[in-house]
Formats: sequence, C-alpha cells, structure tokens
Amino acid sequence: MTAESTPRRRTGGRSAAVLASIRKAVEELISELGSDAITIPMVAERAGVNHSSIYRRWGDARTMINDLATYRLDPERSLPDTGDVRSDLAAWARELISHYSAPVNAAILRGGAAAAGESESDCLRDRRAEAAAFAARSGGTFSGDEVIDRVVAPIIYRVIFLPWTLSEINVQAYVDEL
Amino acid sequence: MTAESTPRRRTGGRSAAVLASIRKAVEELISELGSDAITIPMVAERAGVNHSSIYRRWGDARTMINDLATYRLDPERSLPDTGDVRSDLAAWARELISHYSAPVNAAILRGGAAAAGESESDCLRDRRAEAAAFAARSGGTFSGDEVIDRVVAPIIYRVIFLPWTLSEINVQAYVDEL
DNA sequence: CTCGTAACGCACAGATCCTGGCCTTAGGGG
DNA sequence: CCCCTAAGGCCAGGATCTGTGCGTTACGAG
Repeated sequence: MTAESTPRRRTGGRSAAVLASIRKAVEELISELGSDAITIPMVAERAGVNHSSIYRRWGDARTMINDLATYRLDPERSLPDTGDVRSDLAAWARELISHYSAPVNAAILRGGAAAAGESESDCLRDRRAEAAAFAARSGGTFSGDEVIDRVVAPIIYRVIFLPWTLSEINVQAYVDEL
Repeated sequence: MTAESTPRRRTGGRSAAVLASIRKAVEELISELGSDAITIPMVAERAGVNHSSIYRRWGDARTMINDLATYRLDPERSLPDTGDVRSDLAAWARELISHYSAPVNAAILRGGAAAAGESESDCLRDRRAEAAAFAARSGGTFSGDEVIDRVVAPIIYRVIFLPWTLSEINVQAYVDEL
C-alpha cells in the first residue's frame, strides 16, 4: 500500500477552544478533588462540552488526565543555551521548580504519577529527553540518568510528597554534584 | 490465641476469612489495574463476597484501599544496625527497592502519590524518620534531607515513573555520594 | 449448650457512566 | 469559492455502580 492520505488533523479555531476549555476544567477539578475522583461527565459539564466528545477523544478519564498532564510544560520551548552547560542546567532546574510550585501543576503531576504504570504513559518523558540533551552537551562528564537521579528526582519527589519544602531547594548544590 | 480486648467486635472465623479474601482481591486488582480503576463490585466478585458487605464496612473504594494498603511496610521492623552506618544505609536502601519491586507495592505507592496533597501524607513519613535516624548516627557527615535527596528520591522516582529500571540501580553509588 | 447480636448474603431501586448512531458545523486544501 | 471530512453536539439504550431494607448465619460470651 502506498502512503495513506495524510492524517490531517484539525488544530485551529473551534477544536482548539474546546480543548482549552476541557483542559481548564480538568485542572480545576484535579486541584479541587484529586485526580482519582474525576469523571468524564463531570469534566464535560464544567467545560460546557458534550461528554461524547471527551469519550471519543480519550476513551477514559485516566488517559485524558495523563495526556493533559504531559502537555503542561510546553515541549516546544527552547532550552537555555548560553554555552555554559552548568548554568544552563541550573536555569532549567529552576524553571522546573518554578513550574511545579503552582499547586495546580503539582496536582496534575500527582495525577500523572497515579496513571503511570508498568508500561509507558510517562508524563515526564520530555524531561528525560531534555536531561539526555544536556548530558550530550556535557561531553561525557555526566549521563542523562545522572541528571535524573541527582536533579530531577529530588525535585519531583518534593513536588509530590513535600511541596512546602520546594522553596528550600538549592539548585546549585544539585548541579555541582554532577 | 485470641488476645482481644475489644468488647464486642467479631474478629475471628468467618469474618477474618472474608477480610483476608477481600484484601487479597484488592492487592491483585491494584497491581493489575492501578489503584484508581478499582470498583467495589469488582473486588466483591473476585473475593467471592457480596458487595454489600464491602459497602457497609468501608463505604467507598478510596477508604477501603487506604485502609488495606496502609501497613504494607511494617513501621515496627528494625533498621539494620551493624555499627557501620554506610553498609546499614545500603542495606536499608536495598530493602526499600526490594519492597517496591513488587508491582502491588509500587501501585500502592502511586495511589499514595495521587492522594498526597498540601499536607504531609503518611505513606512515606516513616521513611523520612528513618532517614533522619541514619543522619543522627552519621555524626554530622550528612543530614536527613541529604539521605532523602540522594537515596530515597531517586528510588521512589524510579518506582513511580520508571519501574522497569529498578533492577539497574546501584545502591552503593547512591550511598557513596554522601 | 444457649442466647444476643455483629456480620454476611440476597434482592431491589436509584443514580451514574459508557457507547454508538445520526446529524450539524466548520477547518483546511484545491 | 467549493468540496471533503474531521470533529462536536444530541439522544437513546444498555451496562455498571452505589446504596439500602430484610432475613439468615454464626461468633463469642455466659
């Protein structure tokens, strides 16, 4: 078979508005009730959208939450690149902390954690890719796994379980360890 | 062997069998589907118990799961103490990994992560206390927070988001960093 | 052994969730 | 400007979940 017709998706106008509305509703509900108490009809009503639209797009609440949680940190944003890997890494970590300092985003991350299973569905996949990118630029000084263990993991751990200690984090100390 | 002091609670025989059956079913389902996909009728059917018994005892799935999953890691167990803080710490970390390598326990932890809110959640509080105990024995070489950041956080992070990399963890490397 | 009652099973009703069919709207290429 | 069709809305039927009276069983005490 030759190439099937392009899967032209519709990204603009109405669809985008609906998606934004749904995302807003999910974020509100997630921070109000927690991720495991959310139902599709609930989201649909608050978003002013028909529930069948949500069922069609995602199938179930879990998939929806995981999908929306993944997109929160724009994957298209540019990573800091001043030439100094160490300070770039620190800036990147600070951005991470700043993002998850917002209770909404922390709650969403917790939702993603609940949905994470034995397989993929990893709401932190982009962060892993970014860590790997830094590792590549370091010229072998450290690996992507090390960035995860020393920088990302402590931050995420605190976001999930100890959010009130986020402001105490010394990013520089984490980075210097590498 | 019934050293019960509770006045009129029925703990033995049939009730105990029902409870054990329910617990088994919950653990199986949690590791198969995750904690947020469990329903009461589902548990009832697998346990061979009527669903009304479950509704009466716990009221809802969330309460039931919290109740059954709470004491999975015995807080009364003794910590390793051979005199060598470093190897004790490594042994403790290995126990942690071993515990959470079981899909059941990992799934329970994810459930706890979802429930963790702005206030302290109890699912990892004991670990914090244990880390602090090690720090006290180290004579100031490292702090409890450092144990959390360098040892606990990477492990828990992988348990939640990257469970298939758990076997790759080099505990000694974590401990040596301190 | 007998008795009181906690705990279980059964059955039923009300609420909620999920799915699919059909139609209408509007994005985007030609 | 026109056509094609992806995507959303509406509705209805079925499945599943939630919660509650009532009768029965059997734990645990006397």
